[in-house]
Amino acid sequence: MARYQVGIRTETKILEATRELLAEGGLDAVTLKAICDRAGVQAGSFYNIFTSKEQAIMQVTKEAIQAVDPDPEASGTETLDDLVDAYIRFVTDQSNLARVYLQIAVSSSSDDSVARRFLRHHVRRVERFADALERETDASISGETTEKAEVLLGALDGLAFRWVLDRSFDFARHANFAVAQCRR
Amino acid sequence: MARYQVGIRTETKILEATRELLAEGGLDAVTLKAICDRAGVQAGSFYNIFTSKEQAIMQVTKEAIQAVDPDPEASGTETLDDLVDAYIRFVTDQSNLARVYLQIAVSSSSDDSVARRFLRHHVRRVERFADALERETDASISGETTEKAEVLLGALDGLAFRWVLDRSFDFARHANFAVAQCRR
DNA sequence: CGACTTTTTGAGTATACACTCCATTTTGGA
DNA sequence: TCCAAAATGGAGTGTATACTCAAAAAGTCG
Repeated sequence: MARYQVGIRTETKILEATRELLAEGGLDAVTLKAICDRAGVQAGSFYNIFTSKEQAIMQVTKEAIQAVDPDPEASGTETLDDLVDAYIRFVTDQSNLARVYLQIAVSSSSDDSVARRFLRHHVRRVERFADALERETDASISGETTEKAEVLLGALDGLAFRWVLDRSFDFARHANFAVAQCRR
Repeated sequence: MARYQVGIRTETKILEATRELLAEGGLDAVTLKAICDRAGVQAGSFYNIFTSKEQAIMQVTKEAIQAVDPDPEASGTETLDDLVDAYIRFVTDQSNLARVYLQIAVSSSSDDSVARRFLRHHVRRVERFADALERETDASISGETTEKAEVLLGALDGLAFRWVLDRSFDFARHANFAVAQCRR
């Protein structure tokens, strides 16, 4: 049978609560009790919808990953600046989600499937960056372009990492500097 | 009064066990039981020496941080390649400790003192890299050099991050590529 | 040896956690 | 209006965790 409206609303409330908790306190803050309290729901209701806590977290995490690469439609036409700006905006505007993004990626030792998801996402990202680079320089596809893209993305991630430690760090300026250096 | 030898040996065994567990399975693998089992010691002995589990972990973590920047004596004379090679060796040879290094840095939201320690460490590292860069180019100290060093270190951290996700990633090659690009 | 101190033991405590169960209530289509 | 399916409440389960404590053992030194 089709799901009832009230169940769908509950699912939404739970996902919202999970998203907020992740953003506020990272993975450790996301306990079942915390989720249920914030969503105004009991454990039984949670497990009527999700099979595990992990499932809810994964669902929210997927959003975070997708948020890093917005507008997948534009893939193939966007400039390098578009891509970098999108990442800068993700880090500065959705700062806590950005921390979750890094946190989950690093602590993925416990769950290989998460690591694999991140890796796939990263590879796609490198491709988009490499494409944009080639379009810019009118050069032919070469191994060096991919390498350049890999290093640029590494720098962006590393600088985001730096920014998590110290929010007064000027992420945007350094990110743009990295791009300029990449172009040389 | 002076400590008995046996107590000092126990402390060493506990720290060794903690170090091994951190390296093998990351933060999650370091439970009190795991530490005590491996060290061949009971919980009471642990708490006779350390006031908390965190204290033992912190002590080991300090070592990991220091291992990233070897030979602090040479500070002021080493080349950029020396510094980068040291980091490459740290990541590839002490791979699991490298993961802990990243893991702790990102999850330091729960403990500000850890974040501050990492930040201080990072700032010192940037200075050493910037110094080496200046010595290389015979240029005067400028803001751009610091910025370059910050981006290069970001790239190295980001590539290490990448390597944690996929150990078949050629970290050394990309790290050297990043340095080459930095020199241009 | 004998007095004193340090260390060790290991059962025990308190707590937090993810998850289950099922009687009860609510929903929405026929 | 009826009723089967869906959703809910909330007490309960099992397990893992960090940490404690008092008594016993072992080390140190005159």
